[in-house]
Amino acid sequence: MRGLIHVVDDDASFRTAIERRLKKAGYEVATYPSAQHLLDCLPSGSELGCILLDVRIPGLSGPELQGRLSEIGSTLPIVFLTGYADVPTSVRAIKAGADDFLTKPVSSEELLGAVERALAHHQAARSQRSKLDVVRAQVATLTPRERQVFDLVIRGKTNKQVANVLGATERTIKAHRHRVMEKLQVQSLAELVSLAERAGILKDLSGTGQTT
Amino acid sequence: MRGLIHVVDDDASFRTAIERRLKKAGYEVATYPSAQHLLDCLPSGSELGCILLDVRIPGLSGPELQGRLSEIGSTLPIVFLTGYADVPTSVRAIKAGADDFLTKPVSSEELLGAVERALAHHQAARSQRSKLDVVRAQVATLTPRERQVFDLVIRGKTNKQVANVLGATERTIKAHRHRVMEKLQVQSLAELVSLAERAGILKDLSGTGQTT
DNA sequence: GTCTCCATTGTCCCACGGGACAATAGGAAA
DNA sequence: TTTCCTATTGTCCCGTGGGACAATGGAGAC
Repeated sequence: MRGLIHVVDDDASFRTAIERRLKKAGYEVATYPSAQHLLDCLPSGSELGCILLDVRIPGLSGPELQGRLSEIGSTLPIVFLTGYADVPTSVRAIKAGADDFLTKPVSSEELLGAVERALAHHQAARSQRSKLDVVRAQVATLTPRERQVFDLVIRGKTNKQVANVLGATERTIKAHRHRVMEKLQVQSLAELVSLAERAGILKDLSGTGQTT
Repeated sequence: MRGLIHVVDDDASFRTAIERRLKKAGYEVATYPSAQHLLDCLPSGSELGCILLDVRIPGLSGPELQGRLSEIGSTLPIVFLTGYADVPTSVRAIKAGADDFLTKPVSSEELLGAVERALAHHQAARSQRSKLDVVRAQVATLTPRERQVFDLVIRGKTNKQVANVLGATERTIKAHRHRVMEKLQVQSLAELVSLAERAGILKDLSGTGQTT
């Protein structure tokens, strides 16, 4: 799998060595002498890749960078690679979502295996997210009124019930509902509900029963 | 949070010491000198609890027990507690789903904090699972034919379409559909689809469009 | 001041979902 | 053998969803 590997390490000779090994394996590589350099240069974020991160680096530490990236919504998987490893640090890193935690010196087998797994994870997460984004974008095109109708319809309300709740005529709801189906490109109520369920709308339904 | 803590350690004096500390904190405790003893005695599995597990123990090792438990579908969270800790082992354990990885000697604060978190996780997972189980059980009461109808209906097929696919009259499908709604205790198609989506049915829909 | 978008409502008509009431037939269990 | 469950199909009728065709009024954009 091709991909851009971001290497963060303060040891210039180590960076060069790792870069050489990765490039030899067919990866693109970007190196950074500190966490701040990566934060400053971090380009797209949407491109397939992963971060190879040392723990002890001047300025922001590895785990601190991990937290920062998580805050700003980065989805680049992180593989720690450090010589100063202790159990609590590694456990915290993994629990915080790091993809792997390797120790120097690292065999090429270990390194490339971890990178490959991280890229695979990133790939899977990206495709998952892009599907969601498409749906969310469509939902975002709904007008406020349409969105209200949408919310009630996917909970099993009939046009009549929606009309009562929103204080409008059944005919009006029918019109909104029609536009909703159109904008979200679905042909049936079942599809509409599926879509809503997958987009994370419809978190919890308790009293959905219709009082027919 | 109350709960039953399963302590697995080959060191009898350590077991007793941990047991005392846990009981003092209000937990029920069961101790086992080996992984096999826990596997033999493991009672319900549905009761709220967690496992405190040493890594190096005679017979099955801690990680091996973790794998075994995972295979047999145990959902008890595992907190490792060991004196012989190394980074790779701890990383593997956490990635394999362990809740935490502590090192001896352990402070009461660390120990109780980890146990409490593990119990909270177990609690959350249990309630999540029990909801799913209810739904799955209901779906399991469907007859094969009803299940076929169910599968098609939640994908947005009309009675007519279902009838064509299954080679039956529209009226027949209507009857099956009625019983499906009855058995799954839903009043609307929307609820039926929601239920299916949450039960993990409806994994992937590609061509759901109706060819009306 | 038009133009566009949003919200609103109407009528006519048809297809689809669903309840009521009823019945036949085969297979499995008691 | 009798009984229960499952699968099957029918008719009648109504409520609801949805397409076609049409129109009004307000708000913000150009």
